[in-house]
Amino acid sequence: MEFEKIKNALKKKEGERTKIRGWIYRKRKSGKIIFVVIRDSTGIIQVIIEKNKVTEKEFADAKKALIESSVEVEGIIHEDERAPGGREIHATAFNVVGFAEEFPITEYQSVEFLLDNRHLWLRSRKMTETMKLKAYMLRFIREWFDENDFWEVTPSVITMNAAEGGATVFSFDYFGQEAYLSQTAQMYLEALIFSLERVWSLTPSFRAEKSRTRRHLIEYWHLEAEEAWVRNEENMKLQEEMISYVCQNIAKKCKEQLEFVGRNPEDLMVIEPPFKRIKYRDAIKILQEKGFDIQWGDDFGAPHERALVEGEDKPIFITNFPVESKAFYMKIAPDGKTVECADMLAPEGYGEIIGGSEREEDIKSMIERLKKEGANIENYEWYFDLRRYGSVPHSGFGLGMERLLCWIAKLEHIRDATPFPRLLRRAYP
RNA sequence: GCCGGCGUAGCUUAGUCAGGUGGAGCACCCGGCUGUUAACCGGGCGGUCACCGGUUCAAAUCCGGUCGCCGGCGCCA
Repeated sequence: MEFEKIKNALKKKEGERTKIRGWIYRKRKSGKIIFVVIRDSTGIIQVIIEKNKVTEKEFADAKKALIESSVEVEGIIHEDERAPGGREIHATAFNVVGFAEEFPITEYQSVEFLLDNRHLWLRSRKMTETMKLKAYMLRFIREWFDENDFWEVTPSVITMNAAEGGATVFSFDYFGQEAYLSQTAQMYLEALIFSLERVWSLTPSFRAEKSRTRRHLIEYWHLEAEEAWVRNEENMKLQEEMISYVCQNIAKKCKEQLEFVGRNPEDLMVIEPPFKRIKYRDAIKILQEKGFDIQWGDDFGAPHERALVEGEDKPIFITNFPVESKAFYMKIAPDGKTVECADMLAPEGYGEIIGGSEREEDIKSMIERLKKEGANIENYEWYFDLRRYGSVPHSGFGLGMERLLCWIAKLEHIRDATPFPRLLRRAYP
């Protein structure tokens, strides 16, 4: 008989045979009967091992096998209200594949301990379902890009351009030259639109910021897209369509996972275009009316973002930030004071999930702004070339996968959106 | 970078204010139990009280320093 997944075993009828394998999730014993709950990637099921139904060795092994021992079980399905899930297996054979040592994680755990034992905590059901949601998100994003004529490309994460900030990049020795870990693939994607027109990529991005919040990772998975012949407004349209596509598919196809992490699928079903657009200067007014001490030119902090999405059940765009507060590559608007950009803020105070903009085509303007930042212009020559050889209007955006997952899976901390979080004081395991 | 909190058994913690032989629950081991659901009952194992120094007859406890971690803010995506 072939092994089957626990999810399938749970669908079988009274009296049918089954054969499963997995890890011991819970165990209780009582003299001549042992209750073992087995876990695999698809779910959990209770197994009953009675002394007179299996061999003496099998019973003795079942008795001494600790939590997380790996096992193979063959038996008969019985419907029983007392079993979690309503069905259980009465074992006719029980084989321990690998005896587990005493598992360090027990019922009481602290955040610190779980982070130290991340490699083991990943076995928890909450982490398992969260990782599945992330995989589904990626699947639906890929589907959406495929259906919208985008090419997936693979830029480098090693770069000589210190890109944005400057102080917040990780540098390392590249055979005698100083090189950096990428903070964004954007400029490389811009180079690729001149042949492929619409491109997207998924790469790790690194930020050496000493941020210590529930929204920041040192290393995160950065989804970026770049589109030729697209201006800021159409760029926003693409973003809201993609986000809506992902949310609705997750809501329809991942009910089990959503329920497990405490997110009502209805919250995601209502996500559909268009998303509200608010100009930066109007956002400032709204915040002032709400009593914040903020004026033109100030950046939004977490409390401001929360206030702006208050009462919204869909994400919103904040557009046209002041030139000074945004990067050199964003196109300056006709008013000369703002740039053609849009930040997408998730509802419920989850903060910025997408930052996008139309790209500047005027080389002089970019040089001016780069100089103000104190950047080394020579490193950008190749980037300026893109404007010299048949430039076109183009736009793009970047999305933090973990931030999107935080919102979708209603996570309290971004570290749980990735299996091995890199945090300010933690890169182990 | 700033503010706050924490560090006692493998884990979660009481004890610190007010100095005087460090207790408990879980896990694990042994025994009992044929329907458990965080099983239960009896017994057992388990401690450099983060580290260094000081005060004191006596320090987990008081004082000084160091290290580690957590939460928030700022910065940022």
